[in-house]
Amino acid sequence: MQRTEINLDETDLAILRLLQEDARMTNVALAAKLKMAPSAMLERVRKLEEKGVIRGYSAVVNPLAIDKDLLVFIFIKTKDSFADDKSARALAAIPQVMEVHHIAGDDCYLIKARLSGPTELMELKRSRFSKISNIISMRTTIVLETVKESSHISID
Amino acid sequence: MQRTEINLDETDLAILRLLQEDARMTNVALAAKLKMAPSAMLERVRKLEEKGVIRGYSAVVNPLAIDKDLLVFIFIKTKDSFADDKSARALAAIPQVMEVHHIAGDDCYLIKARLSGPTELMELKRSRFSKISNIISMRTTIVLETVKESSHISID
DNA sequence: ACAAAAAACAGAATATTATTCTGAATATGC
DNA sequence: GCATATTCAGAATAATATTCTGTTTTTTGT
Repeated sequence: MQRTEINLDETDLAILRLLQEDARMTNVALAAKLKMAPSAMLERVRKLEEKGVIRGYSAVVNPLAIDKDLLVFIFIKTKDSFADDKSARALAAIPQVMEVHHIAGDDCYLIKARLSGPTELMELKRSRFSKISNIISMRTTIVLETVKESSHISID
Repeated sequence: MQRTEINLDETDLAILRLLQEDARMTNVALAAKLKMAPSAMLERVRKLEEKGVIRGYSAVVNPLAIDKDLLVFIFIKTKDSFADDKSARALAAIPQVMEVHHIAGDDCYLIKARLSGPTELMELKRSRFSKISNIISMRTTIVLETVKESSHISID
């Protein structure tokens, strides 16, 4: 199966940069910035969406405003190397879990979760993590302060 | 200094949920979903922005489409416990660095970076990290596969 | 290099949406 | 309970999104 060819030019990259900065920028504003007609811009943006270059658009919410004070990273060592897809999916299904990465090293996962506080963390461990069978060990790291947190990818 | 009171009702939370899902949803669609007039909705969204509950809006870009294949987490141990704000800011200033967290443990930072490949990682280490004086040790963890990666905060 | 095909684009027309304003309804403070 | 502030809806208008058409530019095959 041949994936649809993705070839982005400078204009596309500029669009991505601008929409990463402000996804709610109007199409005309976007077109004006790049000196194009709105109709042409719309066509490009749609293609970027169709090709899956743009996955979606998201509001960035201040976690403190909704009482999600606690950010944690959890390292999980598992028994099986590849047969643990179920575990990974089980972790990914937890709403408070924002990221699940399979990392290099002996069958490790790194997960990032945002919670209201230590109580919710303990509840989560009891109700969800305990059900995953092939976990060998788990190390929880608590974030004291976030200096930078951006979902923007640097686009050269 | 007293921070402006933030009190969000169920409607606000619903708005946040919807805008996290699709930040480019039109104001009328948003209003329709929550059975409100567009003008009232606009007023609420603006207040959420003013109060800093909504930090902004961002397009979610597929990293593979722009040749950012390598995701890494780097643990950094530093000498000083608090005097290393400069280091943290130096790290945060690197475009490829998406997150910088001060984590619990002996003066540790956890940073997340997205890069084109191992070559860029080495270049970064040589050109940027080497200039930070109070680094004691550094451990780089490479992500093999990302099962879940979302910037959405679960809103109860 | 050349013609054919495809893609990208601009301009105009129309549909839809954003925004503002005003007054009513609702909640809040004292 | 009254005054004040907040939230909201409806209507009018400004701005934007979207579609369509034809042109220009780029790509492709030979």
